[in-house]
Amino acid sequence: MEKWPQTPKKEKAEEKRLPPLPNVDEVKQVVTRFSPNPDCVLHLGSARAILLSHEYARVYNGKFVLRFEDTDPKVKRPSLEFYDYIRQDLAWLDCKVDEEYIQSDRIPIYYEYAKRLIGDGNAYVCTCVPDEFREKTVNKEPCPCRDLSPQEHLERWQQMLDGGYPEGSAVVRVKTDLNHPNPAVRDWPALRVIDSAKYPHPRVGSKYRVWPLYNMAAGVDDHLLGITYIIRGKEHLTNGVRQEYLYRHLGWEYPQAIHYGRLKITGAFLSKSKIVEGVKSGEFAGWDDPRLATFAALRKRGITAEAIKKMIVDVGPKPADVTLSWENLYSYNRKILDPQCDRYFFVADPVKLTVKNVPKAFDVKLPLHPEKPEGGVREYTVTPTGEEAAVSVWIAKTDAANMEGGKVVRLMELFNVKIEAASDAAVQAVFVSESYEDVRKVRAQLIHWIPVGEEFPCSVVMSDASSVAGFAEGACKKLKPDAVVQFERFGFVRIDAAAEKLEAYYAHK
RNA sequence: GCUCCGGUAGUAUAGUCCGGCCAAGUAUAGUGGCCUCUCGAGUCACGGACCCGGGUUCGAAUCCCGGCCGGAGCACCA
Repeated sequence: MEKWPQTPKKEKAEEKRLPPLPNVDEVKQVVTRFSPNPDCVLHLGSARAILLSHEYARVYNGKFVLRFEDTDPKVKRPSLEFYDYIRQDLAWLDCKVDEEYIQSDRIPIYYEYAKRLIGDGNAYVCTCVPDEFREKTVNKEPCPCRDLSPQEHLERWQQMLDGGYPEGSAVVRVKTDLNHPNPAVRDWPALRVIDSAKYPHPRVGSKYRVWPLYNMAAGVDDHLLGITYIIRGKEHLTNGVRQEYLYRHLGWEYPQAIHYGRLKITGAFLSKSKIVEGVKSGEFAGWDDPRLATFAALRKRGITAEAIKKMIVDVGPKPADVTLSWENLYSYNRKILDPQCDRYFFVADPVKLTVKNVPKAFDVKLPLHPEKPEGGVREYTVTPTGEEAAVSVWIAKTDAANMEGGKVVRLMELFNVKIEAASDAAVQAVFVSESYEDVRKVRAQLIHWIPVGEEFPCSVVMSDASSVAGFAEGACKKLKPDAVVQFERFGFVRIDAAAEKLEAYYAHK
């Protein structure tokens, strides 16, 4: 150990890393898991769970497990479509799944442990009505079922499995300390009866009447699957306490748990029920409606998985709640997009600008990327026609609105013009000069343009789901879906479709 | 009500465990300059924070006590 390390000054641009996992030397291998209920698509609210779990597994050369927690066919009923959506989202996030499990395939395993717990007197079948049970435990008193013999409870258990108890009339409880200061942990419910004919499970149908609750299923699985680090939201804090009783009964050692705070993003609602409701009612166009913070929507808008990951790693696993702003995400994304995206002109709400007295034809070469001159160009020729030697180009309505007689503006990379007359419908101008230097010192406005005849219809869906119609330049005809480009002076967009016309989704400035 | 967890600039984060290098670093957002044939990027500068009150100490963002504020759990949900 160096007593006086020559601590160098902190490097400024140092990449932020995750804090080290506690007690890593005590485990053979780091195994983490992400365990969603497939009752909705994934959204930014799950990003911490996914990316932290996956990232820690990678950093320590461990394993990352995906486990579908689909043990509630009634209240939070899973739906078949979401299993695959979730797999796709993880793949998109570049989170490779080393092992996958589905709890609805593992019901007999939970039964086995339930039986063992009951037989050992560590769990019991409670037939009390919930209110009466609650009344007892709040006062630290056992319910009438608790002290019956294990033998009797085994018989009740068999009856539960055989259909002898209708839904709601019996529940298996794991024994805890009735004096535990937190009433919420006292003799928690582990398995319950669900009318499987009425509420068939989307995967296994009506095969099971008895379903494990979260703490039973997750608790058993975390041990059986060798999970060494549970990384989950702090709303699970008391579940950890509850599960420790289960582990003690079974002679297991509870994994290490890291509880992070809730992640929100300003203005976005990250409530699964609202998302599902809104999509089903048609309020949202789909799971990828740009107003949603689902991964599907972010992907559609050209937000990169890399940006999301970087942001989550920067935020880290601390237990404080965080409310991120979209600007923050955009900034991460912009850093990734800016160096790699080609530039094109997109004219929103086009207005025709006619320039007179153009002395000659101009061949223009517009670089695809300002910092990469070798990266290629878009080429256009503008040729004056008619007695007035006129050239017509499309410009954005917002630019046209800024024009007034006498004002000099530069059509980027083309030439300078002086405005003669401007209205919402058309702008008249006259050629002034070609050189950029001429107008640079007077700081003339630089505007983008598309030659009339070179336009390609394009609509951009904005982040509030509104749509902006306009023209993209002709070179955009060769763009393929999924390309992310920057429409200069407009923002980054992801091309969603490119056939008769271009359809794009707006990412951010 | 009971139990638990948090609180550093607009937002997020570093530092808190092991008090001094923190008159608090970084990112983003804001403002201004430079640069640039994008209102983009880059670059330089500026403004901006330790929830409050006591205590311990030569010294507290960091330790102790009290308070305030925020969040979560208290489901036969996950």
